[in-house]
Amino acid sequence: MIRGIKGIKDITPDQMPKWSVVERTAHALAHAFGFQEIRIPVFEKTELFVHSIGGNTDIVEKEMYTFPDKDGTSLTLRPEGTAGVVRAFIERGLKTYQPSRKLYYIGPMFRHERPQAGRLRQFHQFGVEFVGSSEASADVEVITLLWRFFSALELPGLSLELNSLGVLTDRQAYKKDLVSFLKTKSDRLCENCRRRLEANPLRALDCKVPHCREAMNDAPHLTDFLSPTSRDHFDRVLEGLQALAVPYSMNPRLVRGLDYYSMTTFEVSCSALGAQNAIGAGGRYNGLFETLGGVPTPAVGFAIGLDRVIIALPEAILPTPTPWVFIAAFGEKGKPAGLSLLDSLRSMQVKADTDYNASTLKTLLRSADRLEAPYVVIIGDDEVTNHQIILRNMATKEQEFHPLNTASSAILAHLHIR
RNA sequence: GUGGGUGUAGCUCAGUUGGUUAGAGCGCCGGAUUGUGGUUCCGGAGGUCGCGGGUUCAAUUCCCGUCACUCACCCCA
Repeated sequence: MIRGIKGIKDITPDQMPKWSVVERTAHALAHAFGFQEIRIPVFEKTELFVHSIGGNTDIVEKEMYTFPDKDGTSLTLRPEGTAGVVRAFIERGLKTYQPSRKLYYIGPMFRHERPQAGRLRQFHQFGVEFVGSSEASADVEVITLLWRFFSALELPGLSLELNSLGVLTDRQAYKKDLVSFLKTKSDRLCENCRRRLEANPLRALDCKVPHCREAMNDAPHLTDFLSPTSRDHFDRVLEGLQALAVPYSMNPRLVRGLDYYSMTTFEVSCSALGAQNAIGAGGRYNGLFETLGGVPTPAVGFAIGLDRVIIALPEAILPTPTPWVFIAAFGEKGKPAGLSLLDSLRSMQVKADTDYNASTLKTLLRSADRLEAPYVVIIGDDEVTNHQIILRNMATKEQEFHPLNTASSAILAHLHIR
């Protein structure tokens, strides 16, 4: 047997109702907020991700699916969506159409990680990018959309955390202070954090090792190092969220794992999930366009892990299935009559189906039962001779007769009454 | 990449303190007369006990390795 690839799952038909609800909600809300859909390729030149995400991040260092093209150029399956959107934006000159542009995407991303509950090698994200505005209102809008999406899906146990990373000079000042603080605690830090001290001291802030967290308790806060303009921007974001009643809490330790973030960052976690409980996150990335060779353009966005949303999605949110009819046609005359009724119902956009492997009334009804058909049309030779069909309600066992020539419209009316 | 748990029928799992034909529930197939499903009753099919090696008179059971699944670390959405 040839198996699928580790960490890559099929979304089977029984799971599709959940995915449909989630994707419909994403499209509807994004449109309501004025975002337009963009579809970008699932693979790009490797350098795009190296330059945007950052060469010393875990994603780039050990998680990318990278392979050579026939001519030797290094290609990579996208590990996230922002890089591709920004690349398309710059390359296609999307900026020339409007002063600001709001885009969203839905699709698979790829990261070679060890699979775990809520973590797959092919996973799906819904993300938005608000490009061309440095106003705090843009941050507020993006965060609000993020929150409204989860609210619409009635996910339990959510919390939204915010932080500001400031601009580069803010972070540099902070880093100095943090490093000297960490050095005083270095004997109490885990090995990992001691290594981070050199490479990426900010990451030590959200270390999960308990004694490390404790040592970090009185660490300096990045928000205390914000320049007046950074501080002012962040305050406006908070005010804006309060005005729209989006509940949040401050987390001075919230750090993003991608290099392109600056200023506002945020993360939504869901207690209904396991260890991988970050369900949506994002932030501002004012420097990324320049990094990728575009004109400096402010932007803010988020990405939501849809596979995690599906795990946390309550059953109650699923719509009740639309009523339909099973056609139980048998006998020399009944079968062709049933097939033509099947076709006319379908051409009226009424869901109708049958079982070609069943040929007696008994087996047909059993199939109907297994398919959970709410209604069955019984049509055998006797019915054809009498120019009628039997419409059976499977739950109540009630049966009524309808003329054969007007059967499809009678059935249509019947289904709609429900 | 590191660690833990698990691998027995299509599914969920029991079991063999090492010993003849390895079990249950659910599902599946057939039957309980003629054109009425789900319930009930009766019968039936289906397993190289993940794979390879070792110990042993004997291994599905013990040991080693390996692979797969899974959870956690790490990281992230």
